[in-house]
Amino acid sequence: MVWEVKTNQMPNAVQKLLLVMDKRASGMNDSLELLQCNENLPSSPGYNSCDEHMELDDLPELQAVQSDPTQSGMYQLSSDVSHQEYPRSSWNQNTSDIPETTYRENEVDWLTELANIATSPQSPLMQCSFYNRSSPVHIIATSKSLHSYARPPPVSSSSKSEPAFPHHHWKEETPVRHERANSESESGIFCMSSLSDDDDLGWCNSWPSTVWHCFLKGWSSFYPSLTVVQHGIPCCEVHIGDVCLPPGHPDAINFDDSGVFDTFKSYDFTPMDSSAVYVLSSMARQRRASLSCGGPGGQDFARSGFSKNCGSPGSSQLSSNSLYAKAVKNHSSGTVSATSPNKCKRPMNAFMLFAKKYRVEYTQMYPGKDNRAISVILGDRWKKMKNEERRMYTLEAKALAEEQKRLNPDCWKRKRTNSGSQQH
DNA sequence: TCGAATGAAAA
DNA sequence: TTTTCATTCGA
Repeated sequence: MVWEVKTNQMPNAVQKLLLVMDKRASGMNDSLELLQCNENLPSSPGYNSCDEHMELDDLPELQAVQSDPTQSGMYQLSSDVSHQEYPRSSWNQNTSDIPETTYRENEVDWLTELANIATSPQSPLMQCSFYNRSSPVHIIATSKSLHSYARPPPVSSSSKSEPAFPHHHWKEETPVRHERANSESESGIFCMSSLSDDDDLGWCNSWPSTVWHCFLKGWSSFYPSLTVVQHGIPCCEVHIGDVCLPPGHPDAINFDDSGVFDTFKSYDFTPMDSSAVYVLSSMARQRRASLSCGGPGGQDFARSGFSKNCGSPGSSQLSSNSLYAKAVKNHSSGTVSATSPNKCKRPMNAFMLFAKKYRVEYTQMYPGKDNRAISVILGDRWKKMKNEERRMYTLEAKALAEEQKRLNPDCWKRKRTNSGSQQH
């Protein structure tokens, strides 16, 4: 079903709300629906004239929808529901020929509400650019969870019967600090902005067609590379069981932007991440840093380049980051990293990208296996992979390498230790 | 700190 | 051709 929304501001622009039944989760009793908004709005992230000023007070002609006053500010991820828990047993599996009259009234209300959200001033669709945002972005996550961007939908042939798209269940829950981190295996990406107190709904962005998803209290991006590229909004990973807290919540962990952007120094990108994401996110950071007029993030950015080894020591989350600790350790031990303040790490090659992505999965698949044994398995798997399967890793590795060479031409230079010179 | 995988790049 | 090092984490 496609539901169109026309705004007063852009009568020729049509926003299409598309209900999609996710059939990739084969074997599951309940189909998983994805609500997508294929917007053709000039203000949409993919629209060329995004920088143009636009009035935000012209909302579409839609009926008002009462928001639930009982909603709390916290939502926890569960594994079984996408976006919002709504009755959907009557939803047809076939999206192409669902008559609108078959939807229940509350579902229609939900769509209406979505449309209102989609065209509200808080909507990313209605905002020109990240830099024009009136409110800063706050990220609630540890630096370790800020990775694995732009994860593509898992292929249906995956050995695991996980759904093709992350499926989040937002519900009221006992507040729990967002502390889950460093897992490669689950779910999606979450961005939280400092929404106003009366904001009840947020946005999700999907790859590749700038699809936005709505949910409660916050921003979410299924494939946030686009979010990073087009809006400069970094995202952190959300896992099942995580609880998202509003920015003002006492248990919320808010980090400054310097810490957020430090995470981009990591090459912890999945192979499907476009190299453009890395490049453009770096550009976004650079631009943001220049606009920050010497704020902590900008200073840190200018000082550190793009190397994650050169992260800001003042960054709270990085203080506990093992990578940063390694850098400090290397620095104090007088190794190669200490020879150059801007010393970078090598970008991962294709196999490293592959191994990083699947190591956790294989570790779980083979409990008790030594990590070296996992490496053997990964190597064996790598060798058996077809070129087409390796291609995305290769391309990603190449893109990372090129970008690293551009930013740090000396990145690969290492002294050899033939004559006993110490390094590494 | 080592090791196990692979691969790019330097020496 | 050889060596280094990028990731990961248990030993």
